[in-house]
Amino acid sequence: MNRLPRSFFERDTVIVARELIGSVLMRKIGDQLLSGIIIETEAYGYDNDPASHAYGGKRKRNVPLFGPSGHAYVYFTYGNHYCMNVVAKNSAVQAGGVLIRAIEPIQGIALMKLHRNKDDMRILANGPGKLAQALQLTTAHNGIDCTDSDELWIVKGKQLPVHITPRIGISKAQEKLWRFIL
DNA sequence: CACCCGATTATCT
DNA sequence: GATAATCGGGTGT
Repeated sequence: MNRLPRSFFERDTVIVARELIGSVLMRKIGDQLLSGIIIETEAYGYDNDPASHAYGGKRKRNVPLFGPSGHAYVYFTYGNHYCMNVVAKNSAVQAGGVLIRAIEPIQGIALMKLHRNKDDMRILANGPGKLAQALQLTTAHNGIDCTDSDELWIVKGKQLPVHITPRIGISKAQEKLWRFIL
């Protein structure tokens, strides 16, 4: 039902990051459906982007970033947290992805509260680590094809007005305006 | 809300 | 050994 196709992700990483705002991230755990509107993203490039995990070439951790667009790249960081990206790049570049930084929960809110062990709606999924915890995403989901998965995918939403800012939480390439937020 | 800091581990561009 | 695409608890305003 209006799932975003691979062609959506096979475009410039920055464009995809911007257009993902307003789309709906879907997650199915057993028979439970969780979803939320994507309200914050960041684009990560390749050898043009020192802040990207793909910078410097293919390694064990970043393999999905070099694979087909539309697949998930889920990594572990800071010793505690998982973060989810969708691989997105045009055919001219070898790697790139979009970090999904925040969603506004729509479905499965009770289950998200359980996963997060928090009751406050406002802090359920308003950050990349929180979002991954709310949706129970781990490296087990690394590499999933979101254009063809029944546990993790993205559906088309409304095109909404978007704020553009520098990326956060990074120390390199801070000049790039590759963060998009509702 | 702002700032500070500890947690905890994979990776080191 | 240092750093990291982060979070949450503490303290102060």
